[in-house]
Amino acid sequence: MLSLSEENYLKSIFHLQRSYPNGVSTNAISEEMETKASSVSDMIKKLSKKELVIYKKYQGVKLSATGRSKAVQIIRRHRLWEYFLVEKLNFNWDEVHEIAEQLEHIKSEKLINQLDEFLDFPVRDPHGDPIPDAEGNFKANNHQLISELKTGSSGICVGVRDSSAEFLQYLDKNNIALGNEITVLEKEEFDKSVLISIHHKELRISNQIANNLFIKLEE
Amino acid sequence: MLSLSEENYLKSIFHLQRSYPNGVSTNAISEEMETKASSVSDMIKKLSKKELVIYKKYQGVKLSATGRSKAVQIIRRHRLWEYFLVEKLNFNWDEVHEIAEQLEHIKSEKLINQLDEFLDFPVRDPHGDPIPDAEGNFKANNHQLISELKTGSSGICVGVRDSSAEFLQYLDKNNIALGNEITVLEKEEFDKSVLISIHHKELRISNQIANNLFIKLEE
DNA sequence: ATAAAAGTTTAGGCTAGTCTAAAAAATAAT
DNA sequence: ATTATTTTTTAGACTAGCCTAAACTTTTAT
Repeated sequence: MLSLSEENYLKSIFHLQRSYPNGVSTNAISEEMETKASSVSDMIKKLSKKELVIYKKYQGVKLSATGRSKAVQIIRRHRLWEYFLVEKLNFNWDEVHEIAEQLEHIKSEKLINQLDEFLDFPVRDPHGDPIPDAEGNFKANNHQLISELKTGSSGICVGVRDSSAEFLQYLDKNNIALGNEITVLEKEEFDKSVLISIHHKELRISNQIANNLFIKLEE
Repeated sequence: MLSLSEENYLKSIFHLQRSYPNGVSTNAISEEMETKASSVSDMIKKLSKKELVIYKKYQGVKLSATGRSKAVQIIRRHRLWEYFLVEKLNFNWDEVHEIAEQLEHIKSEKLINQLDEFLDFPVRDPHGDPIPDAEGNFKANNHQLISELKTGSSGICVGVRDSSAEFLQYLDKNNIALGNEITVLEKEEFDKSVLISIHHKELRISNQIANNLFIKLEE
C-alpha cells in the first residue's frame, strides 16, 4: 500500500515525464512538489527499492511499468472526482483541483469504479484532460496550443494546460470555455500575442494565454 | 487545522462520552482506537493544549465546546458520505464504514455542504444514525433496543447500535432491514433471547442481536 | 488502614517524511 | 584541461504519532 506522499511523488514524476522523457531530474521534482531536493533524493531511493521507479544516482528517474500504472490510477481518481465535483456538486472548474488532490488518495477500488459508473464513464475532466478507464487506458490528446497554430486556422477549444484557479478565472472573465470555436486571425511577432475570433468577436490574448489553451483543429 | 489523528481522537471521545458522561478514561479511548494508553495520554495533552478537550491528569477527559463542535462536523461528514455511497453508488450498508472513515477527513466546508444539498439534506445515515446539519444540530434518537422492550410491544426497526459488517450481514441474511415492523412475542429469561415477529413470520434472535437493534415504538 | 491491583502518565525510542548544511558528482566556462 | 558552477546526494537533526518499560496515582480488596 502506498503512502500519501509516495502517491504524490509518483504522480509528479508521471506528469514531468512528458517534459523529461529521458529521466526526470531531482530538481524538477523538488520544484514541482515544493520540497527540497534532498527530500526528493530520499524518496526516490525509497520508490526505487519498491521498484516503482528506475533510478541510477545522478541520472534522473523514470517510472517503472508498475509505477506508471499506479500513477495512472491516481490520475484516474483525481479526474473522476473533479468531474463529479463539477457535474454533480456544481463546483466551478477553478475550485476543484485542491479538493481532488485530497480525494484522489482515498483507497477503494470499488469506490472509484462505482463512481465512474455513476458518472456514466466520462472520458474528459472539466479541464479537458482525459480520464483513464479502469484498465488505465486513455486516449492521447490530439490538440495543439493556440500559440502553435498558424494564422487562419480555427478549431474548438478542448483543454487547458495550466489549470490554476487564476488562469481559469481569466478564461471565465473573458468568456472562453471548452467547446467554444476559436479562429486565429493574426499573430503579433513582437510579443507573440494572438488576435483570435471567439463568439463572433475579436479578442487579443497574450502569449501566456495562447500558450496554455488547447485547440482541436477542424477537419 | 486538525490532523487526521486529532480528528479521530475527537470522534472517539465524542462517541465514548455517551457511555462515560463524567469523563472518558484513557483506557476506554485506547481500546476504542486500538492504540496504547500511553499514546492516548500524549494526544490528550496535545488536544488539551489546543483547548479541544478538558483534562486533568488521572481524571479522564471531556470535549470542550469547540472540541464537540469539531467532532460533530466529522460525524456529519462521515454520515453524509455513507449516505452517498449507499444511495448514489449502490454500496450495501455493510461496506461503507471503512470508506467513510477515509472520506470524513477531506477538508472542504463547501464540499460537504454541496454534497448535503445534492443528497437532498438527508437526516439519517444508512444505519439509522442522525446526520448533523451544517450548524451541527441533529435530532436525538427516540428509540429503544429490542432487549429493552417488554413482551407484546411492537414498532419499526430504525437503527443499529453495532454497525460492523458482520452484524449487518447477519441482518441481511435474516431479512431484517430498517423500516421493518417488529413485534416482541416472547422473552426467554434464561439466555435473554427474544422471539420476534417480522414479515409475518416468527424469528428467535439472541440477546446479542436484540441488544443491537433499535426500535421506535408505535404511538 | 494498608496492601494489592488496576489505570495513567512519563521517559526514552522508533519510523516516515521533512529540513539544513556539507560533500560529491556532473556540467559549463574559461 | 583545469576551474567554476550547478546539481545531486549524504549526514545529521527535527516533528508527529506511535511504541515499550518503568514510575506514579487511584481504586479495590483485605
